[in-house]
Amino acid sequence: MKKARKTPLEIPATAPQLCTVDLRLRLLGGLPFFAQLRPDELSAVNQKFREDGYQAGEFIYHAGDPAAHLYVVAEGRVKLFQTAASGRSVLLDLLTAGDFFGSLSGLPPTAYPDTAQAHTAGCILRISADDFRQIIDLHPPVALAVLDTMAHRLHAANQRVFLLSSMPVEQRIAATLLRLADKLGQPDKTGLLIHTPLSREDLAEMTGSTPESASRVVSQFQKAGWIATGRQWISLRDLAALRGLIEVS
Amino acid sequence: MKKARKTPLEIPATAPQLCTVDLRLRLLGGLPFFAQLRPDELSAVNQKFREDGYQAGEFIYHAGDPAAHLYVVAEGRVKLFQTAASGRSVLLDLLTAGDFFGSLSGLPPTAYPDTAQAHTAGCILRISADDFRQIIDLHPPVALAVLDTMAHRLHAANQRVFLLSSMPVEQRIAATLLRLADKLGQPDKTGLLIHTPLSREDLAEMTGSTPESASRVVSQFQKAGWIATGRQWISLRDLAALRGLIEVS
DNA sequence: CGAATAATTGACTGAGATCAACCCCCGTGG
DNA sequence: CCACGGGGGTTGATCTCAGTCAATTATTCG
Repeated sequence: MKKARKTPLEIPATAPQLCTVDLRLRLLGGLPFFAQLRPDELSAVNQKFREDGYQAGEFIYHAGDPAAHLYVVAEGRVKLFQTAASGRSVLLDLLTAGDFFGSLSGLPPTAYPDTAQAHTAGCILRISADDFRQIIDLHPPVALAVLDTMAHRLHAANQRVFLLSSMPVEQRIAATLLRLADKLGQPDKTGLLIHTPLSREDLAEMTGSTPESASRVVSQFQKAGWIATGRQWISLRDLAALRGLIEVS
Repeated sequence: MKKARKTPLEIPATAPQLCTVDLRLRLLGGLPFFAQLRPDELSAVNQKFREDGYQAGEFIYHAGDPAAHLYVVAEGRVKLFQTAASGRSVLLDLLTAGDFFGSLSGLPPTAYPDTAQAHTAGCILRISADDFRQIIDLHPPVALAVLDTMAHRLHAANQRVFLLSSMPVEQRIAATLLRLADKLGQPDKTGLLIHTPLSREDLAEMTGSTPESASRVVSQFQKAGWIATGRQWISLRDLAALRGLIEVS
């Protein structure tokens, strides 16, 4: 049997990661909370940021470290997670370019509640928590925008509590895939393509389950023709079916 | 057998609920995010609020209603919850005097994601989302304080995701009781007293469990002498033991 | 005092975790 | 170029926690 090339990925080649100045300005200007700043203000804000490159798997900070910085993902993927004493860990969020994380609240003696790790190679901008608070102080619209983002995340977290409390694994995974697609998905010939390395274990840690269960559910979805998966991607082929699963409940 | 009076409650009598003007000003001034306002500013803010009395069980808003107001609990308890199509509901938060809820984020065409219900009789202050945004716009420190609160809540929600994902019912209930005590508990001869009507069903909805399981776990804790419960209260007698349960995991 | 509601307790069951074997893919070095 | 080794993925068998169903007892309220 002839083996067809079947990955839908277009640009497997990834250049060595470093933020270009151009990228920085475009990125910061594109953030919802700096969108309203004038160019000169934006440039002043830009001065306050430092940048760092990360290898896949590198830690950005650990739970318990003093919370001194606010970070913005410029390129790559970052995961936030928490680890139980039992060794089991829970993936709290998977961040992509434009997302911020780290210390927002800044009542001084604070520690990061979770651990941040580069999930792929990438580049991250960093600002001190104090500097960021000053920016907010100077620009009320920024505060409002940040508030909106926080409200949105709080809602997402509550949604997850809801899923974990009241739905079986199958539906939690469907919901998680839809959420990921919503965040990271790119339209494709046959569906929404999620281009990120996502192991069964990652999926399990996102849904409060185990790699084995995640594998079973994913296989089942594949057999039904709802999704297709490969080495660094998952494609959702039948959004309606997946949505149906979680609606009916 | 002589029946001793064994409730630790001091003030079982509750007066008919209506906010006194005095209460309003003390309350608003005491809120972390208005603490930094000058008296005249505070009084102006106070003008913007309206007050409503609620009976236990009354709904303040339903999930899906257009999100027009921000609320602050003045007196009594309010619960926020979400209901699944299956009928199962999840208690997202139990609020007490000084807590706010409702619409913060204000990108206009929004709906409340959850339902708010008076859990006890009480009094609630209300301000339009627009007015609140104006206050934030005028007073950056308020924005920072609100941000802190939001960050704190986001962390609490993530903590709950963590519990639901990685701990058995027994430990989730222990953790929930500790969290409640932290928020609502008053020191007592023999421990921390949580004075609130908390049915087994409420507890189940807070922990992603069932009334039966909640009952079993509570009995077990009682037999161990770690807690004591009664009509409108739960008292935590052995915080160390409860904490131990969740630490070791 | 009796009806209604909440809590408790027990027996049964099932979703999913765990344990374990196996396979498939991919990179590496002979 | 192929054999090897290893990590992730898959699949199956078993077991357990806790959800469900049901009966009983305790409480509250009219």
